[in-house]
Amino acid sequence: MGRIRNRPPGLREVAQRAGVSMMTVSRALRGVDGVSSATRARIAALAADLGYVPDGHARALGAADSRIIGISVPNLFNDVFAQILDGMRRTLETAGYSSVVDTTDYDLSREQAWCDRMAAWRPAALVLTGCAHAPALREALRATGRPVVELWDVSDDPIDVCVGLDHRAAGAALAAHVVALGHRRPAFVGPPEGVDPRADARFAGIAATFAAAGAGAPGRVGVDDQSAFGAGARGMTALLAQGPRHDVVFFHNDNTAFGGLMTAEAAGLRVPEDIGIAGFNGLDLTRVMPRPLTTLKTPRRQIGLVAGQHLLARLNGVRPPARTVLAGRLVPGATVAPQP
Amino acid sequence: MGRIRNRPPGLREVAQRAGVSMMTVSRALRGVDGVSSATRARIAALAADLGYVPDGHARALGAADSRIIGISVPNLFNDVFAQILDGMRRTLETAGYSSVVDTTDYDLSREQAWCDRMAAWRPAALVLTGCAHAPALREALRATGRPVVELWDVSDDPIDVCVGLDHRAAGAALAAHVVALGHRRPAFVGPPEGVDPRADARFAGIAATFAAAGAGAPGRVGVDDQSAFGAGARGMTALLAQGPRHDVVFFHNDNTAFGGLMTAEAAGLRVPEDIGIAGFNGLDLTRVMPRPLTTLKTPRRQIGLVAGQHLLARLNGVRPPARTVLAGRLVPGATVAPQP
DNA sequence: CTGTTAGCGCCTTCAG
DNA sequence: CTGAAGGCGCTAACAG
Repeated sequence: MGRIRNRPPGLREVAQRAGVSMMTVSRALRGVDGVSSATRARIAALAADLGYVPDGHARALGAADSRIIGISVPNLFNDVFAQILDGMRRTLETAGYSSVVDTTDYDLSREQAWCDRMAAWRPAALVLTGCAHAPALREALRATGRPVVELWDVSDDPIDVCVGLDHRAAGAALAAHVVALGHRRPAFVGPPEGVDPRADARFAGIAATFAAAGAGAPGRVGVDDQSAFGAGARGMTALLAQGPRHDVVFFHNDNTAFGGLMTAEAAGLRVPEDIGIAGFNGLDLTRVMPRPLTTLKTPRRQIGLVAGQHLLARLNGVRPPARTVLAGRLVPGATVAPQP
Repeated sequence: MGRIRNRPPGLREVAQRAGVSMMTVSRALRGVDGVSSATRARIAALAADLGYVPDGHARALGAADSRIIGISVPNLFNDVFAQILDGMRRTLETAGYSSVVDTTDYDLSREQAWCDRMAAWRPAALVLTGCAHAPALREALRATGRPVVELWDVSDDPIDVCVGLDHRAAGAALAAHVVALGHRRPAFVGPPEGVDPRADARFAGIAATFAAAGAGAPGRVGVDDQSAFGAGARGMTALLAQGPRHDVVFFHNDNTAFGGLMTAEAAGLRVPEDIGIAGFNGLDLTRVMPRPLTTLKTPRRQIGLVAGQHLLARLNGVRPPARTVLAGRLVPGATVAPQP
């Protein structure tokens, strides 16, 4: 009692008390075979009540394999990435991996800088958001041959493995619903072009669908703050200033759509009669709104789960499919109605 | 060109090419003095174009000091912790620390289990949410003498250092505003008692304030899902089923308050005329609502910043105040109005 | 200002 | 089934 900042017990201490070599303890505790079950049990008990915790750094050095996984997402101010992370992290944690998370704020150079710093931990794998990265980073990661999972978006030529949504198709599916309701004068509020490739892909899907219906391209309004409700409000204000040019507004996510909806109503417009509003993601918020938001529900949790499983498989030498596309689900809601 | 998965260059390689000893390189790169600025520059340039990245694990072993910080929060499904984290993480990252984040879902035994696993990384410091922890964990952490920051809540007897809000006082301040408007029949919707100590503290502050005004204790409705809008909706539904017993409902956060507000209005009640609604946190959402929510804005970002700075100071041997209380700010909003 | 020596705690490899 | 030797990449502590 009263150990005064003794360093934590190591393999050596456990070995001495057990009267065996360090190697036997190491093998016993790792579950490697080559230890009689009697000694194994004795050692396990001893280790437990000594409070032995293997040193991850020493292990990483010795085994050249670190049990650290680096995960990079744009931000956490939106349930989207929080939910993806949640689904994945539990899987990895259970398997004994710790994750170091970073947020890039949609800045590819920050993503790259982080990966460089991350290299210090010799991570077992890296998880990145999206399939667009600094070219140098792509090459470097591919060259290492380590597992890399790209999340949320998919591509035909992933660095290693990707799990996500086809955002262009999702945008198109949502737009098809709106087109079928008779709308032909769309607008789009989201991040400026070039900032968020997923938003751009959805925009492209929406535009193509309207074009196919003989309508013009959606007017696009760029707003800065990705996550904020206020950004949606500002976007709608900008649109309203243009006069009644549009009959439906697509927002790049539900939060901004909500902000836009509130602003439209505050300006005296009726939704969906005077103007339709569509969001994206199908967050919980959209269901408690007085009129449920017209949106497309994304399989965020499932993406996280599948990504976690594929990553584990990959770490265990099994090669998962290079490209896994999960489907979104249209939520018709009540903020876009048939045009008279 | 075409290096085939060569292991990354180490101190040795840099040293050989520079024609100096490993120690000189080590010192040069760490900015420790005892190296002429000429050699230092030469080494720095060489290291840079070799793409040398020091191995964090080896450093941790050699220096007995890991540059990893463990951070535990209840969840990320709510801007609250995401914003606190954001404020803190940048500070730490800039100083060269990597953070390993965990979510506990308000389960103290999970928090403890995570800390145990975390011990494998010999973290330089630990950051926990709140001041309530498994007793064994408290003792263990105190015994190590390592920096520990408790966030979001404060206590008179922190493990080491705490930075947060006085939740009881915050609840009382919000309630005082509501009492001043003439309300005397409050209800409270939040997690069941015992789940979230901060929610309990706010409830206590609200109850005490109403008691001082001669009113009875608020009826309390427990809802399970901490973050969801739907939880607030269910809470309000439960209250409505009790009949018109209350003239104001306090929700434990803005998200649930929003869900409750929508439900009340859907049930034909006018807010604030028929019933008042108060939230907590002052998230962005509350400002775009048709009537801004009556709430109390919490200094989340500031908590993160200050916590990060105090933590860095502590790591550098400076001892910050053991208890830093940051103030919230009442946002009167428009969902609680004077009683006639 | 620079180099040498001796580990940090564990794992891989090779002997018994 | 068990043990001994050597090294992972780096940094303290001590020489010069």
